[in-house]
Amino acid sequence: MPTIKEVAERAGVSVGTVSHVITGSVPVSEDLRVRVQTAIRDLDYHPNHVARSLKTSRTRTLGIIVPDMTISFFPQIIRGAEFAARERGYSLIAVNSIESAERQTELLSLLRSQQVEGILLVIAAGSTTASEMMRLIDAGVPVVCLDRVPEGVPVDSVSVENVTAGAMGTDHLLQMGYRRIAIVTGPLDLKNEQRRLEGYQQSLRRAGIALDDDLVWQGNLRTEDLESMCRERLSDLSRRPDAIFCTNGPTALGALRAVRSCGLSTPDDLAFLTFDELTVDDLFRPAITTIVQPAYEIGHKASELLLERIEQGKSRKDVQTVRLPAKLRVRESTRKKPAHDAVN
Amino acid sequence: MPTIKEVAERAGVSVGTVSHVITGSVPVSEDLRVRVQTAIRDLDYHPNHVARSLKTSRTRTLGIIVPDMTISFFPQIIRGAEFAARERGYSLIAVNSIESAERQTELLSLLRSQQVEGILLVIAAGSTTASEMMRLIDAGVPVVCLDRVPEGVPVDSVSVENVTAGAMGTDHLLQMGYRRIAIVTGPLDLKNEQRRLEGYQQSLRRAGIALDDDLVWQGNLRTEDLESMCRERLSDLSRRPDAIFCTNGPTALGALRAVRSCGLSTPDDLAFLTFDELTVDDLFRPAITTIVQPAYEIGHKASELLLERIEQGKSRKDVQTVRLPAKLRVRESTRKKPAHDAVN
DNA sequence: CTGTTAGCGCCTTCAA
DNA sequence: TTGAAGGCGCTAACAG
Repeated sequence: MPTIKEVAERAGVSVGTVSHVITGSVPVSEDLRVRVQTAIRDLDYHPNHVARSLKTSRTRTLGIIVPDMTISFFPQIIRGAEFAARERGYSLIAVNSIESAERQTELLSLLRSQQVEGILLVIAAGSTTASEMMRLIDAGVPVVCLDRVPEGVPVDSVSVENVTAGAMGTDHLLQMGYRRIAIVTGPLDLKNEQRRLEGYQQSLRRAGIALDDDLVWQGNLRTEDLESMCRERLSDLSRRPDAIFCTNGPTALGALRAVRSCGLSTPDDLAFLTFDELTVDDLFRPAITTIVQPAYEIGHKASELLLERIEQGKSRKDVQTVRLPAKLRVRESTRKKPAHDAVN
Repeated sequence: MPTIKEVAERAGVSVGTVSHVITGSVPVSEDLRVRVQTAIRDLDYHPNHVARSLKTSRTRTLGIIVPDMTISFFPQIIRGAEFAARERGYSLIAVNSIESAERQTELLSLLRSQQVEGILLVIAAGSTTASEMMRLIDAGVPVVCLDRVPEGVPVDSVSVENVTAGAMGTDHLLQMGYRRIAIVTGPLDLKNEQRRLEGYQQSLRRAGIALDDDLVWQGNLRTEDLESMCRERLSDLSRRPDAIFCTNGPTALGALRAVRSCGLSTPDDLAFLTFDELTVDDLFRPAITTIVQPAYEIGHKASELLLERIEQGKSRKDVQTVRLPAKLRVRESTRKKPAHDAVN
């Protein structure tokens, strides 16, 4: 790889002049500029960002940690974040924590070592993040949490309006005539899951329906576990719900498999509603009514927030909390409950 | 951020000693090592990779460019590549070219500026890559192409066994009793698509079936375009195929929509087979028989190849070409053709 | 407008 | 086993 010095020699100027034409910070005469640019092209010269960063102590790089980019929600977030970063001349390093707290700690350290100027973080499910996050913040590393927001840490965050979305889903089911609505959640130490459950409860309360603990099926994020749990629950005929509301994708897949392996189908035997799309396209059956999160926008907005923090320096002390609305995409799985069934 | 100097001061040793305990390259007495490590922890010190890289001219970082990480095939590749890199102490920067040649050029330049030690590249569909790739290779940047392999460039590559996979799919359709098999492809300047078509042709030839140009439906990667093309083709009753074989996911989605909007269904009216999974789970209908590419393995293997190149220096001059086998996942959309239909 | 030069933080001889 | 010092490639004063 050629260096700035070689470019300078070839163009017959000093390194300073080359630097000036590259950064554009200082005016350079037409003549020299052309010579420098020619030399750059001839040599296929690419400025060494590493050296530049060392000098300027600016990398113009952000990091983003997601649990698992093979879950379609996250790539969308990353794309949004990448785009926003790019708009401001930053690049983005994306890494997977595979839902592991240790890995997340490593990655945080790695990103800091790489001198990223800020970090977008979707915290791993099992991680006790509070103290770690405080260390980050105390160290002055700009951080924005996405999707999952940690408890009791004064950090910027962007996520969906979970309570509203939870209520929206439940309202929809009620409106379609369902009354015994089971909610299948992931681990409730994830605040998101809690909030969605809250929305569900609010909606039922508003409708004057008694909350039934028997209809809150708490699980985890492992599809297989959820399937067996739901199968067990569903096999108890007397207590079977008439609708199932899942608070996330992996959970929903488990629940839906359970529904099928119990010989049931949706919407004939029960209605089905979930957060997050389960298929790439709605031509597949059963077509599942879904609460769609604005994933791209979440990433984009988070990136913007982070860049604001970075460029405004440590001046802003207030914590920003952005909540974006979800959308309900109605499909067959929640069609109106037939009247004669409603008598049950 | 504390520097190595501050650590040295706090530990009461010289920076050299601190460096020695960090890198482990030179033995340090128990006593001093402990003092240094304590200081590192107290200060929450993270070695500055930027400075280290400048000195050692090694970043232990790879770059990967994919067209679009929201297409589920690519995150799997990235995960595989990331894992292999991590196994050898490297990290991975993943970026999207959004199928744009210009963007790809920018990203290549960006990655080089960031001093990645090697690049994994899934070339963008429209890009005239040859000369650009040659420049890269001439510059001594280790490169491995994944999935899509450029023509006439001596570069390592890892992809699926396209011809075999194409033949495998066609064989399966033949075996299930289908004879008028249309193949729906993306742009044929993508070698992958060509090869899959080749496999299809081989299979038909082996079966003694005449090739029919009318059954080769060349399209692009835009689902909408494919839908209208297929709709038009399907509406000509007399020439309607009894099976459709799609060579990639976006194409398949278009074709499948067309099938439906023509009032047809699979497998009742025609069989349907495609490269790449269309749904997250096979509980959705129609359940589509799929040729599944070993995406994770492709990424993993490519990463290994690249690291080999990097660590063996420029010594190895041979071009490595790895082809991994695809798997056929049989589902309903290609069930055996009823005998009375076969008379047609 | 152009050239010269001092570091950025770290690693690596080299000498002690 | 430890410390001192040079320099990686670049930018940003500063001097001319």
